[in-house]
Parts: sequence; structure tokens; C-alpha cells
Amino acid sequence: MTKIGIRYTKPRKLVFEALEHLSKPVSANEINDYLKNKIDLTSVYRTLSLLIKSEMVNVILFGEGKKRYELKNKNEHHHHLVCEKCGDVKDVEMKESSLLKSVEERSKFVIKKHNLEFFGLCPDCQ
Amino acid sequence: MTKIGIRYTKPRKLVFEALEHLSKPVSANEINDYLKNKIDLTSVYRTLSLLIKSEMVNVILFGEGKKRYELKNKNEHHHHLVCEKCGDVKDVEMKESSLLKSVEERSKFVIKKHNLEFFGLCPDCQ
DNA sequence: GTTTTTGCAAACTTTTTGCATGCGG
DNA sequence: CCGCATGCAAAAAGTTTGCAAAAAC
Repeated sequence: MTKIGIRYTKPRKLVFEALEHLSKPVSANEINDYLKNKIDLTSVYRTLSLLIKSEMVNVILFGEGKKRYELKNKNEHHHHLVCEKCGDVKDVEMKESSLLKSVEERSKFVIKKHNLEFFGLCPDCQ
Repeated sequence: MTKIGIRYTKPRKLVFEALEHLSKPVSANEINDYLKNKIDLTSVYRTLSLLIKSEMVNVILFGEGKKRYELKNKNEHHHHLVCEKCGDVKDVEMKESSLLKSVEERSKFVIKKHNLEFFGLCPDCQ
């Protein structure tokens, strides 16, 4: 008889703390920079995929050729507005139910998820 | 005195034809598969970045860790609805001006562009 | 003590770059 | 011809995988 479980280890704790502290969509590398390479990048990736499977983390794409990760439980469902100059990221909330319903009706698809990110210039960079 | 020009060569013609024929967002590799490796992948990438600079091609992200490319001049501005099971891609058009205006007003950002892609199940795969 | 997890090395994928050769006008 | 473009090789950048050693419980 053996017990099966997911362990709460130091690397996992650190990745979670980094996501909490940085509090915006960050890449695996940025997590490791924040943690000053105390743990291996591999462990960052493995922890992230664990957190994604547990639905605690979202993957976000800004189109730089890498993935960004963000804790789910901040604000409810939201999107991002990225300043193309200074890189600042602002959360955007909006009511999308009518938009989604309209797309579903027109396409006959069942929509499971969507990506929506905005890019522009923040007040300071304009 | 030297003439400066962009040449209409065989690789460029082939990449353009592939984009036209495939007629949906495709990866660099898919272009090369379609062209049966008649040209080097490097040339595909170089031609794509030329077409992007000339604003003839858009980059689209489905979140697989690679970029997809699509000719611009099909329908006007549109987004995509991707079937997670069979991979079919459907174009989605919608009026977004009021949504963009609302985000601009609330955030004080100037919005330059945005990404919007939907994922779900097509009628056949439900 | 046994299973799960880690770190390290290596592989893999997508994309970019350097350079000698080749083609277009 | 002469410069721009191509192919090939190699390098980057991000991510994944295999495996022996270490940590968790």
C-alpha cells in the first residue's frame, strides 16, 4: 500500500511566490531572474505546467515568441493592455458575454476560451 | 550610381503562392511542407519578414509556441476561431470600434493593435 | 524506505545570423 | 557585371525530456 501525493517543495513554493510577487504575466526566465537562479529553469517549467494543470495559472501571449504566466486568482477573468514602449502591463476587464454569444451563434462553434490582448502606448509614453 | 530594388524571385513567388493557396494562418514549416522543401526554410522566414514589413502579411498566434502567417488582403480586419479538435480555422468578423474606444477611455492608453482569437469546437466535432 | 522531485545535460523546436555562392536585372 | 537573394551551417532562444542523485513524507 503506497500513498500518492503532490509534494509541497521548496522550488514549487518559490515559483508560486515569484508569480505572486511579480503580479503580472511573466516569462519562465523572468521568474528565474527574480529567484536569482536559486532553482533550475527546468523546475520552473515543471512547476508552471503543474500549476497550469491545476488551473491556478494562465498562459498569456504577447507575441514575443515566448509564453507568459500569471496567477489566476487576482482579478476575475481579464485581459491585458501592454505599453509597447515601456512594457508596462495593465489589466483590462470587460463584459464579453454578448460578444461571445454572438460569435457562437454566427459560427455554430462551442467556444471554450479566447485570447485578447491590447498593445499601445501608456499615458506616460505617448 | 546603382539601382536599388526588391527582386521578384522564385522563392518569394512560391511563399506568396503558398500563403494564397493555403488561405489560413500557417506556420513557416507548413509553408515548407506545402512547397515540398523546394526552397530553404531560411528563405521562407526571410520572405515572410519581407512581406510583414510590406504590410502584406499578418502574424497570428494560436499559442502553440510558434507564429502563424496569413495574407492580409482576404477579408478586411478579422479574427479567428480555431477548432481544438480538428484544427479547422474559421474567420470571425465583428465591430470592435466601441470596445476599443471604451478600453482607450478607461485606460488612457493609445491602442495600436490587438490580438483576439477564439478556441472551441466546430459543429462537426462537438 | 519508497516515491516524488530535483538538477544537470542533452535534445528539440522555432527563428535568426553569417557567409560564400548564385541569380536577376 | 554588381548587388541582392539564396542555401547551408551554425547559433540563439524557449521549452522539453531522460536519468541519476536528493528530498519529502
